[in-house]
Amino acid sequence: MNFELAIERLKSEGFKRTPSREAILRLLELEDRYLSAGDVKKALAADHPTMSQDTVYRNLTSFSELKILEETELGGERKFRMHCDRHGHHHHFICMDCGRTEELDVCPMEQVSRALPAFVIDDHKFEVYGQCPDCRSAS
Amino acid sequence: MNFELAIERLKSEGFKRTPSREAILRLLELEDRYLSAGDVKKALAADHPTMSQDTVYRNLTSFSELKILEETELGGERKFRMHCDRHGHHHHFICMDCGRTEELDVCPMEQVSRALPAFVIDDHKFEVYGQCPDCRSAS
DNA sequence: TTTCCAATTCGGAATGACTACGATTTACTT
DNA sequence: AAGTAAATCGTAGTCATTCCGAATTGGAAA
Ligand SMILES: [Mn+2]
Ligand SMILES: [Mn+2]
Ligand SMILES: [Zn+2]
Ligand SMILES: [Zn+2]
Repeated sequence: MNFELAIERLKSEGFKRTPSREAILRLLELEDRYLSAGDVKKALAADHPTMSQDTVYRNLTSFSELKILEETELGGERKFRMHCDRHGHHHHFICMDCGRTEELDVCPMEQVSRALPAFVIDDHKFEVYGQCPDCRSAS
Repeated sequence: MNFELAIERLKSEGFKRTPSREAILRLLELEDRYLSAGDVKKALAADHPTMSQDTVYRNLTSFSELKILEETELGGERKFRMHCDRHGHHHHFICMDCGRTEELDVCPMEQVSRALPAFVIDDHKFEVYGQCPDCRSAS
């Protein structure tokens, strides 16, 4: 998802356009990987030194609820990235060195649903962790 | 894994047999589901009112490193359960109401490895969340 | 353009999970 | 029974996240 589309979704949902929100969304569009709230705050410190952590957390949470961002939990921290719009449902390989992701189209949920007919299935998480080719050759 | 086997593994790794460790392992054997450190501390408060949280966390971490326990991160909390010994590698359905788990033999990692030949794959997480049949009929 | 107000932000305090640490106790060896 | 390293205790510290009241502001309405 790009910045303009995210701003449109905000407006259509009745959210105001603010400098904080613009800065957070531009950063996430640029970085294209999972960032923590702390990462975001640090990256914006130069241009927005007074942006409070409350603002960062509140907006990241709102964006996640609006499906503007994807969210995961990694190493005891919430992490956010721009929601990928290239395909439909998919999962990620995540590089533990640089945070870059690679999209995975494989998802085993059809088999799981068949194996658990009496269960209500609400959600699932499938993530693969390791080292991307760039970080591999650099190390 | 049962209590006796866990105690054996502790002894063979040079860990001492203490009342704290016995109590934690007995509880986890009995509960047979994911518990947080706080859950463990509360459940043992009656019989072991002075057990410190340091003791709970340190032992849960040790047990996890020794593969006596399985560990996951759920809702911002580390959770632990007795390591299942019925099969080899597998994943879990987790009931978000009662915490009970159902083992899943499906794992898509062979496909992922084939799809990402240039990546180093160190780990992966696959979990399915929902409501088990008991909680479904109770709600 | 000016007014207005709910939404947003700010700054800082509170929370909760987790870790660190020195002092004390204890399990196991000899 | 003595000795010692391991384990525990109690408490304080850390860090991510949430909460809250006061001040600001985006955008609609006048
Ligand atoms: Mn993606
Ligand atoms: Mn299992
Ligand atoms: Zn999936
Ligand atoms: Zn697997």
